[in-house]
Amino acid sequence: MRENPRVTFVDDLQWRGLIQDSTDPDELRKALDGDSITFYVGFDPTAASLHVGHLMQVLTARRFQQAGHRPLLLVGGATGQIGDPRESSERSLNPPEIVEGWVGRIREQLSPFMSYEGDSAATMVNNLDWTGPLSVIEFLRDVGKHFPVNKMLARDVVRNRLESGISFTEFSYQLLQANDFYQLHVRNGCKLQFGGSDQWGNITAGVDFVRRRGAGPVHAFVTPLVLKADGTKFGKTAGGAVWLDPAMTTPYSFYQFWVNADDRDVNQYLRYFSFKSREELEDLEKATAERPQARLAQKALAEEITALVHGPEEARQAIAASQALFGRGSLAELSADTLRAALGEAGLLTVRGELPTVGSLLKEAGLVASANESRRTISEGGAYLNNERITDGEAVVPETALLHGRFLVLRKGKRTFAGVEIVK
RNA sequence: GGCGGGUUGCCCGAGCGGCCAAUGGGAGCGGACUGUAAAUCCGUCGCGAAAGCUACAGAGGUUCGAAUCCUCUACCCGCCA
Repeated sequence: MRENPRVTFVDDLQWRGLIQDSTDPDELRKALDGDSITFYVGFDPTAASLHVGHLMQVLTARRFQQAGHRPLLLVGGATGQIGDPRESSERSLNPPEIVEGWVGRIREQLSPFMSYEGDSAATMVNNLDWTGPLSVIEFLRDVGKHFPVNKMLARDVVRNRLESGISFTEFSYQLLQANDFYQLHVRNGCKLQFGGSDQWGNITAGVDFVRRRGAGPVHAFVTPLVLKADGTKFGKTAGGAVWLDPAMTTPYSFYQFWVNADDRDVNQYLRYFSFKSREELEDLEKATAERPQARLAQKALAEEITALVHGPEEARQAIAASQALFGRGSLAELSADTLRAALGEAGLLTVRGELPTVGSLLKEAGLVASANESRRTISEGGAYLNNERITDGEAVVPETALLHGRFLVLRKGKRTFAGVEIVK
């Protein structure tokens, strides 16, 4: 499996820090380092796209498949209509048709990460298939009877919600997910479920449920919550979540998200997300410690994950765009093609007719939210046209500023770019 | 069911009827320093070129003038039962 035959799959998972909690560790090890087993990981359709936070599960599933295990990827057409209770407050229900649409998009999104060939071919499943036809009587007798309410009330999330309130709908969520595990065990021979650490309660409920119904044994583990050294939430930027859908987060922004990883976090991210070997990763860690300014680890991480999510060609373009925009070379030296590609990645605004004022361009290109902000940014010295600081927002862009006769590179602050193409 | 308190800008939170677009903190944004980092320091932070406009849960009212007073509505939170 690896260069060193004594290092097993589970050893690698542990070294990467992917196993935060698990059912009986010895049994888990026996199951995973032995023959191929079938496992499942679930995603609830709560939005039109998955985001980088989900990548932990997606890529772990991929890792499992590469180690010879058989993935069942569940997209929760049923659970997505119910809502896993959050600490904060009750979720609002999404219309079934919307959820159904999201199921389709997420299935499509997941599909390229897996292989559908050979012994460990992946299968997509939807819990609506068995939850939809379930009658209330069956549900209460066959599922509900195995759940002591006193235990359910003891769960952290539920306990926190007891004061603020929780609907019966969300309270029941756990039963559906537990039943999923049982169904997949019976139907597909599923022996393992994993998920994010916030799923530990739901997952162990499933393990118990399988046992109570006289089946099993089954195993489970959870991956840790991805943390950031600065205490902010992983996967969120000023612009919101970092989505996997290229229409919602451009590949360029996606690449930039990873390349901007904090030094203190990047090594752990590589362990979590990268498919490079332990040896390669340790070399990168060393290089980062010695020459942090080269940011080799960040670049390696960003390139690999962008290629994995958006494909090698998109990754190449994101890198080229980043180099062009952040490079030390003069913009005038860039070829028209490179420039167009780079600006296309960063966001390109097309303007027809007369040359506008620089101040208004900032707003139109989406770099600032209002004319006030545009003026403010300029007076703070934070606005640049073709890498030269803008001092007068009222000035009309001079003809001579056009690169290759048509392009302008706008920048706000150090790293927010937008392109403008002037069409006369 | 009875009594009392609360609802302020992205978040927390101050706010004598005029000097309040509203103190302060956080987040955000920009600058300096750097490595497209962290930490730190400085600045900025409703919309509008401006006149001005829109804002302090919602709707009415009192007043020359209200976030600040009154009435009703909605939601939240305590105490009694």
